[in-house]
Amino acid sequence: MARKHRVKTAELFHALADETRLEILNRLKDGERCVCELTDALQAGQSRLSFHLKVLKDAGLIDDRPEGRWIYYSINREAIEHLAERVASMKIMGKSIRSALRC
Amino acid sequence: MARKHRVKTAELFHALADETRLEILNRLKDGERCVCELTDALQAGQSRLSFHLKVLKDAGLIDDRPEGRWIYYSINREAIEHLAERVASMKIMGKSIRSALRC
DNA sequence: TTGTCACATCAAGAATTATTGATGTATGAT
DNA sequence: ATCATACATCAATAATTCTTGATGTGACAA
Repeated sequence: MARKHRVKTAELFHALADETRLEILNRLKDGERCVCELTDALQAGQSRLSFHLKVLKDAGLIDDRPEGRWIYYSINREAIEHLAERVASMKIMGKSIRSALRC
Repeated sequence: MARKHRVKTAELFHALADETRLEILNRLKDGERCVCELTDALQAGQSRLSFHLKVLKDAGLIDDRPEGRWIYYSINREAIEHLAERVASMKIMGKSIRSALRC
């Protein structure tokens, strides 16, 4: 269980551990975008973008919305918020030790 | 400059994108530890631990303090806090667009 | 000095991840 | 029906990352 949590956390960070994907997220901060807009903006091939979008989507960091021929991607704010909390919690000392140190 | 920032951010996330390293950080939450304590706790070979500790240290997420034959590693709380803020900022919409949408 | 402990570093191979170009699928226009 | 567009997926290769065992280094003890 702690194990599963770690696997999921590692997957999330891995999705963020890539320049292309960070740039995608940066573009999506301004609102949803379709793949073709991102290929233009990032000067990247279509299959490459598709690959990275899939990594981000599998990690739950972005959502997609099909509309006609296009698929619009957008940031999943909840996932980001949740992750920020998870990061912040990494610096908090465990309760058991905290009370032990009080002696 | 935006480029350099992305590279550094990707490095940080990459350091966190590994189960072993997440477990190391989890152990360090309770206070500083030497490598031998971590090898015991994580059931991992010494060179493997050394490798992962270096990744974390190069990313600035942990600090080390030599003492005699031992080297004690500890979490760099500032780095974690800073990262949490950076993550949280990933969901914030750009000012220019925000005002445009107001029309 | 010699030996041992705690750790870093290196080199080789294994495993994973990313890129590219080709192909597949659904949508919509003619 | 035919064609073009927007995208996903696949297969092959390239690049990166991880693991392992061996070797190197400094601290301390005998």
